[in-house]
Amino acid sequence: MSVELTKGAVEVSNIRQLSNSSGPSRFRLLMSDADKMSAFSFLLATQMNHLNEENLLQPNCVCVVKKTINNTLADGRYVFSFARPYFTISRCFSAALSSPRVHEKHFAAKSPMKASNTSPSSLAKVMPISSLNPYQSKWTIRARVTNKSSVRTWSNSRGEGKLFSFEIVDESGEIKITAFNDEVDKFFSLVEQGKVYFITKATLKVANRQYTTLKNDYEMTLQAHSSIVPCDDTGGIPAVLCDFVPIAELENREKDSVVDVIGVCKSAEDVSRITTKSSREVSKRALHLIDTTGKEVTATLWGEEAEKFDGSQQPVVAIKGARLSDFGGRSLSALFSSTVMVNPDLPEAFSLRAWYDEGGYAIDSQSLTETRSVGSGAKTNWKTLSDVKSEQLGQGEKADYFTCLASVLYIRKENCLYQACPSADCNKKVVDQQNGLYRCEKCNREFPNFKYRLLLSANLADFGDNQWVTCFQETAEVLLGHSAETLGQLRDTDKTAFDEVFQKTNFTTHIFRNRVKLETYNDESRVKVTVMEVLPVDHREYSRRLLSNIRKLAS
DNA sequence: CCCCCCCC
Repeated sequence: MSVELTKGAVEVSNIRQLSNSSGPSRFRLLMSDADKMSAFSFLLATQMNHLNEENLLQPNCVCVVKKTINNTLADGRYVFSFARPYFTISRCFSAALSSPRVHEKHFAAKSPMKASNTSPSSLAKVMPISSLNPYQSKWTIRARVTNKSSVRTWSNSRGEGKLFSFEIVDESGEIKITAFNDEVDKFFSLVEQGKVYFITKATLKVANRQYTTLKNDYEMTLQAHSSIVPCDDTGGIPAVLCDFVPIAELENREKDSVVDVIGVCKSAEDVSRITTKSSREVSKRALHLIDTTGKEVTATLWGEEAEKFDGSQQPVVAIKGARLSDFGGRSLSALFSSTVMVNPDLPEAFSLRAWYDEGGYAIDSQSLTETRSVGSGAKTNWKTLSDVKSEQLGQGEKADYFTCLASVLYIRKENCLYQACPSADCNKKVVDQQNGLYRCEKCNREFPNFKYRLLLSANLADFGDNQWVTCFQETAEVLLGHSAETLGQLRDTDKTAFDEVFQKTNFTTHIFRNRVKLETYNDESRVKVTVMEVLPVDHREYSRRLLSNIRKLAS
């Protein structure tokens, strides 16, 4: 009987200390494999005690136990994982081997070389995840943890408790595993992102398709008797694949898609507490991630992850499974199923670090997440011109405000300029006294001069409708690209040049921020639109908004 | 046995 132990773990179901003298500690352990289908005992000695060669099970069977021998589980058993050389297996009490075949099977899985040399009939196989179903309970799988959640509590009418979940993959597929209450205590620290484990005796149930994103009809729940045993990582199990999407590329991804991203955390906002719609309080922290595409995106972490995050050293942050939202154009939000990795041991992280430190930090980056709002802090009320009519904007008691992207169809240049009172805060039209003096009725004064002011009536159009609007001085100057004074001079001295200003303005496109209100004049009520601000079109932002609208329409 | 994925 040859048993080759490399790395792995066994569950210790019985322990007896054989010697308690001042010499090396020796223990007799009754161990069972993951299936508990066999049991065998070993003599253990601390590594400090160099063992006689003839007592060794075999020369290279160095098992490494991570936890100390005093690490007792709630149910009195011990779980050892072989990771560091605290203990060495020294001898096998072969009499205790009840089932050599199963015994061999267990370790064959850890040793591919050996497994391939063993006839299939003598090998009880580790099963592929894809073959699991609720009607077959005798199985062992070997899989890698891809996503591990933090511990979460719940409280509802059916009770309360805590849970954590993780996802695993093997070469055949993936499945979600959930641990509740006692199993959280038992397994939470054992299960590590990216590591490979033997798992057995968990309960399978039909997955609720509503909540699962994994390609598996079933999911697992850990039970008191379930076993998760770390094992070596010698091939066969796919690595945790992060399919990192360059930040610039997020712009083209579908809203609500789940993506892996990696970037340097250029800055992190302070953690803050928010109250959700369901009156729950939760911590959040926004990170500003940048990558070599020169684009930034805001990623929000939640809960404990938000509280513990330290962005002071501008770490590389990778998020596996973040949700892409269209807030502010494009932004990311960590999910409960996301794995947030700070300075992960990944080639992408190293190259990003180098890129950033060698100049990336200084580049003039653009964020996909536009949080600065247009206007006085209020969210921009984008409307098409037909929306303005169909939604009867401005028909209520108060004025409505809307912003539109529109082109100038026509400007009435007749009467677009008037002679106004020259005093600083009075823009009243003055009366030309025809004697070199101009009278302001409001100021009740005559002035030797006046100032030109603009009052434009313009017809704006977008793809679906048009609208007459009024631009006063400031907005008219922006629209025409000349000061009222210049235009006044031109009109009086160079009619052709004056006309040209209007020609050039026709069919130009701008963003117009408008006020719309029902105004009554001589018993006639009509909706009047006044332009508050004329802004250049940010085509990037505009395209993003169009895409977002399309997505909204599609969903 | 959860199933929340949040806020601007």
